[in-house]
Amino acid sequence: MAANIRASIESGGFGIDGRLPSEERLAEEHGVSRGTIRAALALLRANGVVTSRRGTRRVVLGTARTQSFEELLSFTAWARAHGEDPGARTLRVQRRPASAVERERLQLEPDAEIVEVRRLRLLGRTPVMLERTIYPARIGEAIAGLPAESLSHTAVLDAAGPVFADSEHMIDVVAADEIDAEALGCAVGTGLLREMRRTTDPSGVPLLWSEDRFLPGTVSFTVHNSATVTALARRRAHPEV
Amino acid sequence: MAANIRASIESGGFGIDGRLPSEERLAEEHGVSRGTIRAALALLRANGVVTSRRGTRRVVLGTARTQSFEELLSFTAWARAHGEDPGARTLRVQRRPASAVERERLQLEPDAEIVEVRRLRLLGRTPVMLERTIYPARIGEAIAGLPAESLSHTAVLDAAGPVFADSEHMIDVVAADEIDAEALGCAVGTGLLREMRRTTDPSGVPLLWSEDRFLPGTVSFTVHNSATVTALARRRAHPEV
DNA sequence: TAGTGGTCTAGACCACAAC
DNA sequence: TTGTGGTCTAGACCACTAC
Repeated sequence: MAANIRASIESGGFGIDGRLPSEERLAEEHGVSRGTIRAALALLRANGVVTSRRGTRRVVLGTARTQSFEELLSFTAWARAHGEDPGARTLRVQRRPASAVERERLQLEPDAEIVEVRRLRLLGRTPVMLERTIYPARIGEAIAGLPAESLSHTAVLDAAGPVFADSEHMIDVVAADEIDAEALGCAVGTGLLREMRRTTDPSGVPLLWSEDRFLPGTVSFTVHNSATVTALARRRAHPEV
Repeated sequence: MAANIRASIESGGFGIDGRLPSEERLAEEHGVSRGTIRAALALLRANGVVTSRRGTRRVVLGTARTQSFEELLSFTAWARAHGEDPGARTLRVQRRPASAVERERLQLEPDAEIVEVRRLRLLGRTPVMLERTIYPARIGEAIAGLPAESLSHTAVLDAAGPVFADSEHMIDVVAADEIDAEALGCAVGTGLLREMRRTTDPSGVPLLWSEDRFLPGTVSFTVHNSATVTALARRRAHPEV
């Protein structure tokens, strides 16, 4: 099975900069066809783990630097996966008619309602990010009744039914407004790292739209890309590397 | 051929939110095997153009939002592709021994030399970004002799031989230092959007390491990702969307 | 139950890199 | 020239969705 092959290659001691065996050889060793090996290698290449080039063996670039889809959706899941202690303080939950901009972001009809949630996110006791999320009312209902200290809204939604399939992220810098400044404890005008994203289900219907504003120096994003394919990861920022 | 199939689907009038024909049907229509169709669809899925889910037809998510590898490497290529007028002013070109950090970034031996280039990048007459790039001396030599107004160093390198295969990007916010402030015409401490990247050749050898600092509001990065794969794009920032 | 995409097989030929 | 990954074929069975 392709997934097993993938794992065996990923943890297999080929080392960084090492050359992998040929596809034919891998197929023999694992008792599968070359097509199966190629499916596994395609995933490794997409995640920046190995190179590929006609005429030469594949080379190991490094271990997987990307994160699961779940980790990119959920601050809680991401923090836990990295040994951090995620926290959340709900500042606002509101059900109301969608504005024109919001309707566009969620592809809603003119009279549609949304649920808006504003939460301060922490690592340990340190404020890190202010999150503003809007859901179509139908989706957001599962969220509206949660206690203010509850952590992963993503997990709640996941259990409620919706299937998260694709996300589109936009990353830039924005000056902190008064709301940001008060919640995050920074000065108005401080440059914050902003990530906006729309997440859709398998048929392309938006499930949520979120704008996260991170204090400088708390988080960075990494992306691997090649001529054919790329991948995204979110990381804690380190002093300098 | 898979590439043709891809193009025909991409420009084929299935519309946004439209369902694609089944793989078998597409194979018939184009006179190829299902495997070929799947190869083409895999690329479209990787770039966020279509969804895929077992049991249901594929759905069109939108037109390609990603850019070519070239556009992600070259500010000049990117700006031109978007109808902008790219400019550059070289502030510094220096050949010197690599520091410890620089050796790590380029995976160099202890006594290695580098070429460092610092350039102000413009769109029209407006300063947008300060770029600090280091190359292994062997690579950087092609750059060192160029006139200060020359635009695309990437194009020069490309013509000189090296093959750019993979890039690893890191995106965060950093406070402008005195050099940034003077070059970009902003205050010291202004939050700048920072992109650092290492670009390697097909065998994993680093060809360059670059740190770009963008004025706020000038550029943003977008990434599409799904459970299996993601993609990166750089865009001019628009007032609000 | 019928239709769909996901996985897999066992071949074939080609384009390119390295020797 | 040899070995490699890239592309393609013509099947097969399975897991899942929608009816």
